Amino acid sequence: MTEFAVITHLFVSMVFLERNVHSANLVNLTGMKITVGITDDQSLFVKSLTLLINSFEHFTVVLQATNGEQLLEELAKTEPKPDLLLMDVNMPEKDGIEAARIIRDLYPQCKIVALSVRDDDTTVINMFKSGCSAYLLKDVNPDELERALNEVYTTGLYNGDASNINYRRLLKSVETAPQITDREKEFLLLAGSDLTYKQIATRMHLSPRTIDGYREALFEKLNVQSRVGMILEAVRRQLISIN
Amino acid sequence: MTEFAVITHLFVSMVFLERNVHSANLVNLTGMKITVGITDDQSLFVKSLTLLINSFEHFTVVLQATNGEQLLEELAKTEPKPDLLLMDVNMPEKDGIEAARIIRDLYPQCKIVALSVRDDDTTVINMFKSGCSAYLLKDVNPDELERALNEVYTTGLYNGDASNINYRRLLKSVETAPQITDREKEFLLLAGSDLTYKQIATRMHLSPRTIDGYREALFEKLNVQSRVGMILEAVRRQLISIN
DNA sequence: AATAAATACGGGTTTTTTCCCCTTGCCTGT
DNA sequence: ACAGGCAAGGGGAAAAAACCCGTATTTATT
Repeated sequence: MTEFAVITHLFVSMVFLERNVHSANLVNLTGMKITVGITDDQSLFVKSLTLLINSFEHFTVVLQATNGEQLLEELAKTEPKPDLLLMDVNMPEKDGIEAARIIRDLYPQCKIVALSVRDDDTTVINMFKSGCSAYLLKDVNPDELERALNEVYTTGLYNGDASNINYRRLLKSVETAPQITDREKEFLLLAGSDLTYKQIATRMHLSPRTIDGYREALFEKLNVQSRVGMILEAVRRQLISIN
Repeated sequence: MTEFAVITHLFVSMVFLERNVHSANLVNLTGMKITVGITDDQSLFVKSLTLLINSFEHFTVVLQATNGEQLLEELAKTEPKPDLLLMDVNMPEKDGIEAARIIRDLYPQCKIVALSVRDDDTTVINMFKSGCSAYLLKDVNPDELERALNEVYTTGLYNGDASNINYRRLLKSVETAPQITDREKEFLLLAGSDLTYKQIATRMHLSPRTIDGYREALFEKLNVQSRVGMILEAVRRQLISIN
């Protein structure tokens, strides 16, 4: 999916939002339940959410996993494939973004609904780029979750409302957000530890001056003035994680 | 609760663990359900966990909240008080540790079961100090959760098993863990932002030298060599949070 | 073919951090 | 009453981080 397609997608989303178009419930005409897979690193959440979704009129949970890797394994042996995949963004082993990308290519019939604690612009963008159809925050109420699942199944898209993701702000940040490169992420990973830049240079087989270049670029891109600020901002944007 | 009492508590826990004593199910002799309150910052988790716990034979959820402040409000108007309170440790407004302390004093009849993503020694210790009766990780399976709730209700204590908190390691860390003072935490809060020590000194109305003293003390206590390391370790130990 | 962006490197300067060494007073628990 | 922890302050020096000035090559996009 290109950058342009994402923006288009979001524009379409906004139009839906503004016209207040709510598709009629086309589900359950056949009496068949819509099948759902759940992936989250907290197994207790997976299991309790399963009960909640099974309590929805048209839905049944057919797959559970606690990380991206496991999700792909389960997905391979699940037949037929689930209609919807509800997945957490930050998981160990294989995170939501990677997993979504693979699923989009392998099983395009499965619509992906991202579920996250964090209303972080770049993460949302990355999830949409990786092929997810909706992005919900974990503080949605069950009613809205059900509405979202319904709408993603019928229209292939869901926008949330004022209480959820702010697509307008998002769209703005897509245009202005600078990209962080792979090499910069490698650097960030090492910068987010108890090492000096000189030590980082050695580990990356680079000169200290090159490292300083990355630092400078990232200060600019993340809009910070110190290494501590850089690391904290990187953690907030899910570029790295503490551990 | 004194440090000694905590250690004693943990010792008792370990003895229970080692003897593999499982109390007979004394619950439900009267046919009454055990009442449970749930607090977690993710409302979706609260609502789905409610379904799970209501599906347990002897339990019924009578209170829901999404932060410590709200929990206390709800608790004030709930009558009779819930037998058990399942609560997250890290929440906005009022975190699990503060909330637990207040509840222990105001409503000692409510047994507190802490629920957290993080197996962090000092946090576990602090929760026990604040009066919680059990500490479960969020990756417990429903069976173990039910067993834990039963055991806390009947014996006032639960230890988890190998898959959960490692009490042996915990006990060791209680003995060796240095205490971080309030003033040091204040400093950490500011150090965990895009400020220089000089700026922090101004904000805390202290001389830069004094700030340097805090820095030095914390490097020692947290066993790190740099400001970045200090902040990351502080985040890991839940002394501060990124935001 | 040209522009842009990512990658890599160099020298020099200033500011900040880190690391030693130190004193004083105040409060709390034993 | 006194030990120990805490708050507050300090000098001097070395190391690291941050901020300037640049250059060159490759790769992708237009």
